[in-house]
Amino acid sequence: MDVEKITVLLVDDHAWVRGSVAQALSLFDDIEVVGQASNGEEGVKKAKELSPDVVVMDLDMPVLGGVEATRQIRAAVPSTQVLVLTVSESESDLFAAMAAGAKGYLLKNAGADDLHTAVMHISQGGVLVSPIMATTMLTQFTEVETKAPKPETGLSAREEEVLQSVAQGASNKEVGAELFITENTVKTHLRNIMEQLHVANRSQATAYAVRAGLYREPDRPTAS
Amino acid sequence: MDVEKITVLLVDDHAWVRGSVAQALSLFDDIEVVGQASNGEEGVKKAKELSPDVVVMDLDMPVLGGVEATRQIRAAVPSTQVLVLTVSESESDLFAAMAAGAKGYLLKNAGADDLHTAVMHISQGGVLVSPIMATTMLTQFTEVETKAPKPETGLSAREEEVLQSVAQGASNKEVGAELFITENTVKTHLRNIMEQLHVANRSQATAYAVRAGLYREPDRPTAS
DNA sequence: TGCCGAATCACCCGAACGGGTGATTACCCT
DNA sequence: AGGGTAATCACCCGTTCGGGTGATTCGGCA
Repeated sequence: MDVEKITVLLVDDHAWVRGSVAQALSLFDDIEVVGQASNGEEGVKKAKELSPDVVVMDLDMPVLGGVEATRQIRAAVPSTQVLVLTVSESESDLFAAMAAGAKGYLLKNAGADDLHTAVMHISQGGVLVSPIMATTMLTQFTEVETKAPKPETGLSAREEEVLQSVAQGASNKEVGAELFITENTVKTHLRNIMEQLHVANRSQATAYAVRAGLYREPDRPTAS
Repeated sequence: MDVEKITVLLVDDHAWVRGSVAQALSLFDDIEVVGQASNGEEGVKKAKELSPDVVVMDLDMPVLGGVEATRQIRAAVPSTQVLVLTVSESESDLFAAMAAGAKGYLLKNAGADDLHTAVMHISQGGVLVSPIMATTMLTQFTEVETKAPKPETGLSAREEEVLQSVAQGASNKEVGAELFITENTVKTHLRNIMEQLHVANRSQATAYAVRAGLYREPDRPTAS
């Protein structure tokens, strides 16, 4: 049945990392490394032309970061799954990567067997997270799931007010006018909000707010 | 370094299931089944006295269900991790189990290798979910809602595609990359979109798109 | 055949945004 | 009294957005 090998694209700005990963994967005859890229941009390009089963992606890269590269690959080549392989134990990196569509998050101290298992699992549609990061993720996950009653955002009261305004399409200046604060303050709040929500811009923040029901029901969009 | 075997407690109301699981795990010399229980209550009791590394837990059991048993075990013996092994592909079962503190969710069609991998992974503090259930979990995790009715926007097909990308937080450049058009074209489309929707900026366009359910399925390939 | 809408792209320009750094005030909790 | 956090504001800088104008291609349709 598995006459076909799982095809893998490596994306990492350090050549020796790609080399060692490639070597590790070469130990297994059900995986084949079909390409490599040294930055996110190149990674996206190659993912599009190669359509590999799995992309092993670093996060910290020049030109185009791993998170954004992941997002673009997931959007452009849905059949390709992304496994993040990084040194970062940062919670925000984990969330950013998963939110961008990554299906796995492995730390670089993982062994060849771990890597193999992860690639195979993910190629079959699974998700997989390093044990160290797992607790973090599960904690957040269960927290999010447990809190049903009120839309608990983890944001402060003031931040929620700002987000509400933003989600209504207000500019920073308009939000400030509404809440009687400076545009500078609005920007500071918004930066903190985006960080806490693990989103990259105000559109994603808006999408979050609308989905979370954090908006006052004002305008009813009517496509005439 | 693994002189110590991973100790496992099996909890399932069907004796033959416990038997086959025990047999499957006996294939690996780094795991030892140290006990069995035929219902949740008994499972909690044995978990307390045995303090196994991992409890392989069924969900559908008499006397005391697997979810509640999991909760009690997690509360009483924090060092013991719980791996749910069930036939249920129900989303609510998955979430209930994870919320109760389970660290893994495997379907009973999993092979011996899968089971072994899962037990080892979980004993090391990892989380693991069956590929089939993974999509469900990840979907929730990334907060994507499922709506049925088709949106009526009045926009052209191409414009809807642009709006979808925008609503995901993509920049004009990124939208262009996804749709294989230049940033200039994206801007033109977006201007037309905003005009037709009577909105002033991309945040309002995003809010409209989210409310209209004009999202893009993150990935719904094989829900088999 | 000629018109029209959809889709594509190009420039230009001022306004807004995103990100980084740093700072002050106020209040709660220990 | 000290530590932590929330809220407030400032300045700088490069990128992105929003808007205006104009142009080409292609297909359908009158």
